[in-house]
Amino acid sequence: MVSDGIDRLGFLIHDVQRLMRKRFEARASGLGLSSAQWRLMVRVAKEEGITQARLAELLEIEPISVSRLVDRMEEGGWIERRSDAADRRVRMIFPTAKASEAYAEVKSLAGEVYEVSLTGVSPEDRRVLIKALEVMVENLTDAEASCGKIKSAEGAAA
Amino acid sequence: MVSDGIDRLGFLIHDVQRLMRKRFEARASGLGLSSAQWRLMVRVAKEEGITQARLAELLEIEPISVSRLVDRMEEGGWIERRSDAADRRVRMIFPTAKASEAYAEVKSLAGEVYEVSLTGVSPEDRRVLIKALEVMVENLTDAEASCGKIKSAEGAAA
DNA sequence: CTTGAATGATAAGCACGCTTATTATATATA
DNA sequence: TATATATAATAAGCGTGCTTATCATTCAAG
Repeated sequence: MVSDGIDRLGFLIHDVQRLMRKRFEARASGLGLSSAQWRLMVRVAKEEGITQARLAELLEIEPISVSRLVDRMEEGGWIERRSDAADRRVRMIFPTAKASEAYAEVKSLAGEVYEVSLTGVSPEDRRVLIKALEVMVENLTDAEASCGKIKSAEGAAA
Repeated sequence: MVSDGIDRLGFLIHDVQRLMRKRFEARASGLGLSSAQWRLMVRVAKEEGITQARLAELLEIEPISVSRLVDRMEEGGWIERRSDAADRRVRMIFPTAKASEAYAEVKSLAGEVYEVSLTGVSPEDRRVLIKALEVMVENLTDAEASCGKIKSAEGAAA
């Protein structure tokens, strides 16, 4: 019970997430891009003109958080807000040329962080790790839904 | 390269951490204890009278972050600051009776979150998961050390 | 058409991390 | 002893998440 390490699962996940973010940001700091901004940029690259509300759904953060993240990314010259002629409430988000140019570089940078962190983990164990993490996301998403606010239930098609 | 899921490792870790923290805090909110506060409380329970500087080392956060976390935990009645007669710079941290009473309950609450998240993951795969996470923490800690500030290099004996 | 609910975005203020800088105290050295 | 450095804690201000509340706009009902 104590020796199996499960009781440290939360601490381990927390530490890995913190260290990966830290390392990513140390490498990407030259570009001025945080990991939160990178996550958003990936979505915008996949779907140019996406709305902030949709980004909030996909990133599973609150619309207000998207709003402020987009503020800083607009200031940083990564994305551009455009109004939607059909619905004047909506702001559509587009990547700038700067973002498109940096995309491949940042992606490979993220890949490097993954490789460093997985050094010494066999391909077999990597598959188990990824699968376990996927199951955990599902379990925790279900648990959340069954205990209150039943959200859209979709939007998890990363 | 795309199908192995490694390229989503960062997103997965991020999501799992976020969902676990969210779920834990939903359960612990009745107590008014956040996950950051819980992490600190575990350390204080293990070593009563621990200094803030030592907490910063163990939690791997900055001393100023400990200072403000401790501020809020003192307000919440979880811990108590006492001066060290031998070194007047130092504030020693002690759990309150309230903290000691809640400890077992919160610990089992954390355990529940782990069980929910690991539903459907075999004991074998759980071991692989934990081991992989431990290796990742090591790899990322080494990487950090070899790329700049070589910290104390110990203090990771959770 | 008009009222009312839902939706997209934002504001205000908080928690918890950070960097950088300051204060008080302790310790090492000239 | 006097000065310099190191250490413990804190302050100020920022990034990224949150909750709760507000504004503008759209859509649905009457």
